Amino acid sequence: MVQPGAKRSVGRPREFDEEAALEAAMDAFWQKGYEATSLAELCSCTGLHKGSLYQAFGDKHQLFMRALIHYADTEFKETAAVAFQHESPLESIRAVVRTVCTHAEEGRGCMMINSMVELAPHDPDVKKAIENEGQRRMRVMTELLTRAQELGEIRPELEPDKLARQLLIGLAGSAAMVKGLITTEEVKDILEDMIDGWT
Amino acid sequence: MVQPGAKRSVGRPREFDEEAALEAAMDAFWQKGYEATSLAELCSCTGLHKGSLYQAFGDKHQLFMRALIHYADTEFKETAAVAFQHESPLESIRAVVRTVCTHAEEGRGCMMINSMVELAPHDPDVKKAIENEGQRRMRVMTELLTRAQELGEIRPELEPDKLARQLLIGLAGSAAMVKGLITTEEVKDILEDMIDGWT
DNA sequence: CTAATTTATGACCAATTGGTAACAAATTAT
DNA sequence: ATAATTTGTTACCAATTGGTCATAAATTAG
Repeated sequence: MVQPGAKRSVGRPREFDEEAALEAAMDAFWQKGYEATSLAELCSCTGLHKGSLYQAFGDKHQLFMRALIHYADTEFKETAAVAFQHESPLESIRAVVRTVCTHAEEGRGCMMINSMVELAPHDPDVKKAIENEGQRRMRVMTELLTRAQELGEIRPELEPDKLARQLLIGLAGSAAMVKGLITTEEVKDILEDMIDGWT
Repeated sequence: MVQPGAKRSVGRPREFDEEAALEAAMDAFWQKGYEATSLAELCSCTGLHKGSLYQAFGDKHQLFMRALIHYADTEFKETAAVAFQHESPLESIRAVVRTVCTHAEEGRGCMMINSMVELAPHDPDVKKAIENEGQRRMRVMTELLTRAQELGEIRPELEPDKLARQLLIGLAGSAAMVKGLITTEEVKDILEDMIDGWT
């Protein structure tokens, strides 16, 4: 899996790894947000000059969108990796929650939530990207919860899609809280308590 | 209650209402966040000139802190007003939740949560203000939940302080979600469901 | 009336912002 | 070798940023 479409075209070859640069930019945006991350910082963390950045990714906003989507995809893959590897669907849900909380480290939170809070009301592109991701997560959660209920791991009178909404709101709240109020470990415990209440 | 400390001192008198200006600034910060709100915007929404702003409130950061604390106090008073006016503590909790959700209108969210996400990791003043507010809310919620449990409105095996944490995280998540993913009415329903699960 | 004091106004400032253009360097195609 | 093309680098740009200062206006104290 080395350079699938390694189209070596005419012209001077790139001296940097596009994905590495994208990830560096993503880290910067993740930590400081869109407005507070200047082009100068983007240059210093990627190691690129302005010109190269613009040529490779377009303007600041386009770069941000690529970073945001890269973040969403990366996290979704990480999540999906643990979402179906347990016998018990409820245990898978717990694993997903732990994974998401771990990914949302103290002080950084979740880049999707950060971006939603900072930009969604004023930035249609960000809003749409987040809506897409929200639906994707909602589907996974609802599916897991439904299967858990079918196996009797969750009380039958509860409704999976309502629980899924509660869970997503809980995860969003956790992502916000770890930016200042409580630790990653604490939010894990709190969400665990919440899930325990459903059994 | 008209001008308690109406100290009319020497010098040219103020031509603007300090609290009105503070509230205008608060609205701007609430809607767009700290970084994205420029001094120029602050001037146009308060109707003041830079010089007056600086003389009255200090620099941008000091003005923001006053706006943030004003927001916290205002919302806390609104919340406290509905927190003890019901016979049933559980109904009071529902009323508090509805009030908080209503205050966090679509697109604006909650200024405390917005500020926590944008600034808490990098701004000690903001972090401390939010910690104080978090503790204050935690106390009220725990007290209400404890009384609700004593009256049998909440299952006895649940722990009020854990429920309070879940509720605060739920409120934080709601404040984030209304910025892009779901409506105020929806988050009210979801939190209502969550509370219903405790009875 | 004059002095002292406070406020309102607008000019001014250095630094930073996101973004562009010109040019040199490195590669492929012919 | 030369032309075409793409990338790296630097210099440059207008606009905006947060913040200050000098001055005029309005008030009270004496």
